Amino acid sequence: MAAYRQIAEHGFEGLRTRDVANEVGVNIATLHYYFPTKEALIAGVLQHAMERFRTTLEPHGAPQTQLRSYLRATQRLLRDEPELGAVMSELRLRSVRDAETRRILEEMHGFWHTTVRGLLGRSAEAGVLRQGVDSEAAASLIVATLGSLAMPPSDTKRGGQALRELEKLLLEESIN
Amino acid sequence: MAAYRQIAEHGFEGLRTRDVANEVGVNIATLHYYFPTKEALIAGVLQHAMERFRTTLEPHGAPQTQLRSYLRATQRLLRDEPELGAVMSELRLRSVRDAETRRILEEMHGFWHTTVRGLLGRSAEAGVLRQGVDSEAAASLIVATLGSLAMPPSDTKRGGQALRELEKLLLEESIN
Amino acid sequence: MAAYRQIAEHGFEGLRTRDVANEVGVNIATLHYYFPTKEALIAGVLQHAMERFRTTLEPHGAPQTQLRSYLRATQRLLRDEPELGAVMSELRLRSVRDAETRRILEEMHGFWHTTVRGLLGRSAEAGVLRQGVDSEAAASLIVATLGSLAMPPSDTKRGGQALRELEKLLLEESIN
Amino acid sequence: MAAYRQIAEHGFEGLRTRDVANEVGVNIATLHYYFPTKEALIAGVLQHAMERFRTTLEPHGAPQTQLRSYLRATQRLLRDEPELGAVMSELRLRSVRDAETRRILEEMHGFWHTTVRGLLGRSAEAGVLRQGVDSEAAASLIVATLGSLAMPPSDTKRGGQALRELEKLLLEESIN
DNA sequence: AATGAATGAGGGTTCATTCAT
DNA sequence: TATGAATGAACCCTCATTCAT
Repeated sequence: MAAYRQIAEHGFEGLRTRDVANEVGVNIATLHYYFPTKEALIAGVLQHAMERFRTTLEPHGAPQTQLRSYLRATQRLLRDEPELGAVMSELRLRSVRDAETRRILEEMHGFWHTTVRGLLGRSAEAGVLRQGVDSEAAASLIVATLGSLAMPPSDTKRGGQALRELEKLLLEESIN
Repeated sequence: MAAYRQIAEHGFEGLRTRDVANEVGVNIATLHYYFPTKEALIAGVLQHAMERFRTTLEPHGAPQTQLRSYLRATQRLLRDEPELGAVMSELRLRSVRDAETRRILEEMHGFWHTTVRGLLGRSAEAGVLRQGVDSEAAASLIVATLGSLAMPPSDTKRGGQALRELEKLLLEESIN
Repeated sequence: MAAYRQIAEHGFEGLRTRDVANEVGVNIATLHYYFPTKEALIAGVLQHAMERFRTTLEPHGAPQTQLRSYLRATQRLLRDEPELGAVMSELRLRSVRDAETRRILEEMHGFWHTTVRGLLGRSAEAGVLRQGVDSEAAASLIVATLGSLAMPPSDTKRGGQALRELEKLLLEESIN
Repeated sequence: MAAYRQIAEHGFEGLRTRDVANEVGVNIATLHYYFPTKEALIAGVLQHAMERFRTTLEPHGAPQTQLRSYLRATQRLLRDEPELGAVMSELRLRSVRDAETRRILEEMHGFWHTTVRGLLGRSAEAGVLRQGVDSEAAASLIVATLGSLAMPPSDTKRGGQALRELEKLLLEESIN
């Protein structure tokens, strides 16, 4: 459903079923025929957005290559489809109040985290990871940064973890 | 105006002037007397939120100490006042559509970036920064990560910069 | 058409062609194929309801026996088919606004009244009717009471007639 | 609230908040200011209708006089305010599906029944009631007939009681 | 004879805003 | 300053009906 452009353009706050129907060129009632409720429409948008991210993973090559290409692909995706970033922001925000959205978004984050951690772990075994880097923490950092590219709302725990790792990476002394 | 709790709780989408007036205990008409329009009310909220961040900078001590305490203070602020993070998310999102909000937010981000870059530069001069770290890029990374704590709707350019730096930090080979 | 159960259950106010179609297990379009309009569907229901009442008359035996069995049969019908009573209420109410419904209902009432009056008259001739009872007025009373079983929206004229007869029956002095 | 004329004219099925507002000459939003919901509006109508019936009781004079004047007053009320009868029908019908409406209507019927039975009882003591009339059953008959003047939906038990009493009154032989 | 898809015309309700007091 | 009352503009959703297949 390409009518998620409306969300990218006006946000959930400005999402009007009438406008969506108009953009698609059908009657509102027709829209309701496919999405009985506004909630259902949003669910459709959510599905569509998630779908876009499933394309960024290429499961072949050395782990560091995979990791790099994964990050790059995501970056490219968000650059080429700016709507996607906008929609993700909206969804993230919505997730604060809507349990179902939150569930799906967290599921995706979990998947990202696991994947990245795995790649980092295998990179370490291959000896290409900087000494002393904790793949758990680093994965958090990466996912957080990835998140900062495409959207918001703060997971305080992992965020803190990421911040500390950041310091450690940048500043030589690490009394902490 | 403590009626920005409403935004923290229900978001801009759920912001109802009536509810704000009720929470304060006055008539809607009275609220409109002070904030002639909903836009004006939101502007008030924006001001209030910005105010909260001005407290995190302590301009004394070694640069690396300042940097660290800055990051920690921000982190603490967001932990202790979760509403602030929520409101920031909403504002960030709103900034996509609203020029004035965007202006103020970008102004703040610029200020953060400049400040952090300065501290990193002076850290480098003091020889406490890891070899080869570019203070410009690193500042971007930090601000982005900071942003990911208080949630943002993607700044693609700076975000990309940050991602590249990230790789460089983590993976020894950096053919890029 | 057994889909007049919907009316018994939800009333005309709650009658939805879609629900009727669903209950029958066909598509709405199919329903419209048989009943081009909602009005037509209701007409069908009206026919069906009228049909049910035609069974209560048994034209043999002494007049008082016939009368009694007539009243009893009607009572039994309404007891055994509560839906019928419900639908009758709805129809009665509808008749206030809809001329065709009113015509059919009044036709039925007229038929009842004539029948009952005839039976009463022949009862009087047979000397089994209480002295001074006017078969016209009494017929009204009976039909009204019968109506109160299957519920009506007031026929002021006949109703008044019935009430006066009632007083006369109950109170000995009848100065009126 | 005289906007219950709409119900008298179009029934609950045809009750449109917009029409009511128009008839009163105010904006729909204004109507919603006083009656937050359509349900509330109907409740208001119910109250108003009940009010109209409280005027028919004159508590002085001999019981048979009171009874007679009571019946006459009700009859007159319904004749002079045909809207009232129409609204009562609608309410009666609505009571089948709506518990609150049912409660209030039954309360009123109970009150009528009690009152009439009391008057009949005292008439009997005064020796002005026809021999063998049971005030309980007669009260049922009267209330039912009263009901048939102003509205519908059949209380099968009391209705049956009334019917039997009817026969007894009209036909001398009462083998039953 | 039957159906999935589409539609127009509302219907109840909400909300920021205004006005008279 | 403060408020109760009023309003216009929308918004989501429903429903009988039609149309192409």
